[in-house]
Amino acid sequence: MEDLLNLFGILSDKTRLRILLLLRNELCVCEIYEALEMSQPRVSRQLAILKQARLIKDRREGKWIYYKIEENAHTRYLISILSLLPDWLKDDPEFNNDKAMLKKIHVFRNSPRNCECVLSGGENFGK
Amino acid sequence: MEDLLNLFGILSDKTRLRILLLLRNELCVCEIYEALEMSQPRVSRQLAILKQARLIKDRREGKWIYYKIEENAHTRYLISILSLLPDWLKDDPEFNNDKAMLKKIHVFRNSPRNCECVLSGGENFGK
DNA sequence: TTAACATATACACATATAATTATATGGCAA
DNA sequence: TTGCCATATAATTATATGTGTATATGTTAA
Repeated sequence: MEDLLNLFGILSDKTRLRILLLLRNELCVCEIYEALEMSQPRVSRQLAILKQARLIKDRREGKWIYYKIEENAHTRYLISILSLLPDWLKDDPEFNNDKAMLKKIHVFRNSPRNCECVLSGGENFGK
Repeated sequence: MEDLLNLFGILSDKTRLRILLLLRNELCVCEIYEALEMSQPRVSRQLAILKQARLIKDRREGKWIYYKIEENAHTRYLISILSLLPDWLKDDPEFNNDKAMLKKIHVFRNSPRNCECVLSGGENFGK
């Protein structure tokens, strides 16, 4: 039961929930905080919490660190619940905006591996 | 998304989760706090929170107040998630003990409507 | 109306947790 | 090695939340 309570605690924070909803695809940190329009430390801090809870795993590739949801017995409950949410949130403005932002970031960059922070530049990137 | 975050927050507290797992059947307050072996104010306080969140409703019958999970559009998510839990928790000692305690309470009493606190008496009631 | 019972609420305390700001770490390229 | 970039962490502050103890509310029966 403790695992389950911890999971619900994890999911009860908006920052973490929005991160997890994005992390069904592997993303680097800057993609996450730009899509969510949050500060880097804020996102990093919650990623650390998710990692310590063994819900996500990271992989370094040069300067970038990529995160994604871990798939194992321990994350079975997370994945089950998370799979329900896109339907429940299909009309939620924030959820849809996050997805749209991520898409724009990927379209703007030639490659998903080009991780320079496109939003800080600003001119060519409409919100 | 706010509703969902609130729901996860509700579910992240052990007292509330255990209450909700019992409340799929209508129960009065003393049945709940006896089954969970918790103080009456502790259970009442969490029931008040669940009620304010519009997840449960109460019904007075004489001196007793009965609670159960409300079934409406607003509790759709709660009910979906809650329906997964008996399977996930089927080997959880606390969950199984809560169910067993409730059963003993009902067996001990002639009628579920006889709500005198059977545990405070003690002699005839084995844990 | 008084006593007994079931439940709710207030207060005080302790604890947990999130955000911002500032700084540290670690990798890469010149 | 130096400087830059991506990310992580620490310190501080503010806020939220759960519990126990004590007390209040409301119902019934004598």
